[in-house]
Amino acid sequence: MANLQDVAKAAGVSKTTVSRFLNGSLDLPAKTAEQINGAIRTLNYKPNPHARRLSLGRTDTIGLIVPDIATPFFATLVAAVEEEADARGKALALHATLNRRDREFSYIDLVRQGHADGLIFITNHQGDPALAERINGAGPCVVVDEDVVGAQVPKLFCDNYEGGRLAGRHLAQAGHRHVLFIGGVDEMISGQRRFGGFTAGMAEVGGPDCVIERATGAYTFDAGRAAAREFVARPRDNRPTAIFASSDELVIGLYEVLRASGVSVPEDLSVVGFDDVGPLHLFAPAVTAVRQPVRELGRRALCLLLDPPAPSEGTKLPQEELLPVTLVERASVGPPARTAL
Amino acid sequence: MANLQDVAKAAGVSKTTVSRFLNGSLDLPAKTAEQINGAIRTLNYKPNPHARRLSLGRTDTIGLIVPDIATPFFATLVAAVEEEADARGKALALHATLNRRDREFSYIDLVRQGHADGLIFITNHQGDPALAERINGAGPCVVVDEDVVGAQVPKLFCDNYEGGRLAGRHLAQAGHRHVLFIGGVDEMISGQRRFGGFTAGMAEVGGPDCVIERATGAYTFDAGRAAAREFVARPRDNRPTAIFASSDELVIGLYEVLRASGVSVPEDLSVVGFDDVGPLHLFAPAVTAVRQPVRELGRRALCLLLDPPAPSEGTKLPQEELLPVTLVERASVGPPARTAL
DNA sequence: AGGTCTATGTAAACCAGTTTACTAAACCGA
DNA sequence: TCGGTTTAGTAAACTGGTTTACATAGACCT
Repeated sequence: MANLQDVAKAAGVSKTTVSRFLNGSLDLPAKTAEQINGAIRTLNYKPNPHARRLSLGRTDTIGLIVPDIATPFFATLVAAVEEEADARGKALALHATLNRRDREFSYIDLVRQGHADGLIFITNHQGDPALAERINGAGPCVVVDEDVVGAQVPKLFCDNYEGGRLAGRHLAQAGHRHVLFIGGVDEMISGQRRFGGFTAGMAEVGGPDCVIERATGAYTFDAGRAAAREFVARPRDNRPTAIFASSDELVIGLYEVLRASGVSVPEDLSVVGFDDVGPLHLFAPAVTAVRQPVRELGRRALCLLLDPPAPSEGTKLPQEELLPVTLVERASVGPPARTAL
Repeated sequence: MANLQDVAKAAGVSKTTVSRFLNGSLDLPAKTAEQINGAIRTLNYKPNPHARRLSLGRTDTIGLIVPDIATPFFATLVAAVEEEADARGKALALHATLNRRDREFSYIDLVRQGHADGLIFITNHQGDPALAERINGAGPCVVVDEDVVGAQVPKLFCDNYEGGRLAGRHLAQAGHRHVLFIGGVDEMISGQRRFGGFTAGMAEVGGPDCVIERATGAYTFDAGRAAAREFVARPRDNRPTAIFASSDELVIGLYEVLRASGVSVPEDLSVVGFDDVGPLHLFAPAVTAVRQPVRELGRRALCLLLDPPAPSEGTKLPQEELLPVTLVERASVGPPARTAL
């Protein structure tokens, strides 16, 4: 591979001249410029990125830390970040934590160790002061999708409260007064907010006497299955008439067990989902769900990282940004079943 | 950040000593070793990766080029590659081509430009001599999932022919003799092989008189929808009784339109899918499909790249490796419908 | 006593850029 | 023709590691 020196020699100038010319810190007469450009073309010169990074002290790489890449939600998010990164000439270093705290911790050091200029950090964990502290010492970072309480960095979420509220109002409007909320480990802010919005939405439409049960659990297939099995095991006259499953995975696990148990949706039970990234419209029946703007979440995350909002006076960090959600009505919600009391 | 020089000073030795000690090219007495380790700890020294890469002339990064990250198939593949890369201490530079030829071309240069040590290249395109040539000049590379004819590099596919054969035998065993194959642009080897295996499998079980139609098209939702609309538009007495849709996306597009058109599966029409990465078991009805070993594909791809098989005599490049597929039987295949002739 | 071997290290070159500080020559006005 | 300002560059230091080739001290041998 040709290097700067070779180009300089071929063009009959010094390597400083070539470097400064290429970086725009030196204007050259047309003749010299053409000599340099010619040399670059004939030698097929490409700057060595590592020499460049060593010299400049930056990496033009951003680290993207997600719990898992294979789930539709994160896959879509990663795709959106990659697209935006590519458009801005940044490379992407992708890392999956598989929700293991030790991996989260070690990947946070990516910036300090010089592997990346900034971090987009996504966790599925409950909050943890040690994690927040680590993030605060990590260098440029944004926290996306799930809050890390105490992290003093820009944060970007979808409007979980409003999403819960939309689901609550929708179920209450369909006549439900006894419902089950699945998901959201207590310490996960997204779950708290979805649940908070959900109870608020139910109350707005259904009045104060609604009964809202809650099955906490992570956003996993298994938690969905477990909640469904618990539901199925209950006596028919004491079941909720609708379930709000607060992630795609929960819906899928739930659907699996409901189908296997012969519970028909929406005749026996109404279901509302959350995320709406997977092909929920093809399930039987098509799932009514709150849709997260996942691609926008990814795009915006990179913007927040690269062009951090100026901390104007009056606003104090962490600045939190909420992206709007929408309710997509399909076929999994109907009026409450009459229980054979 | 502390650098080697700082560590050396703190330990009272030269930076050569520290470097060689850390890289194992110098044995030191316990006392000196402890001084160095102590200095590293107290200074929290981390080697600068760019200096390291510049000096060593390698990047410890591998480039992963996929058509799209957000689809379940590629997302799962990416996750598997990332996992294996992490286990081997390699970083991953992820790039999506969106099936655009110019992007494919420019990302192939990643190695030559020094951004990566090797490439895992995946395209959804039909073959193209120019692409093959570019790959041949690209440096270490493996081609995965879809063939690029003429590329002289290790190749890794799932056993598309056997997958098609399994689907063909299965449908023929269910009694079908007039079937439709969807997918596979002519120039895509995977489609050719799936189709070849499919016709062979049908013939093995159903004899030589089977009628096999083919709707070519890319592996997209839209191609699935288009094929389904064509199917629905045909007179009932001249329709195939089963469809083999050769990707998840095709199945999804197909199902969408079939459902909207009131065609019931498997009563009116049997369906077999391919890939089986998405939650096909929750569709209505659950889709019988040929399952690709996607994670294994990703893992193995990285192995082939980092530990290329020694070209033993007699075997000539490109060495092609096939991973086995399985048929997952669910509810979308039944006996052929009696057409109201 | 002199030679050799081993253990313990080191100086300096090298990777390929960027950047600071500087200069030689040309040009321009008075 | 002197002084000042552009123009068109450049030498050398710097980023932080790795590596080659060499040095020194002490032990051991004869």
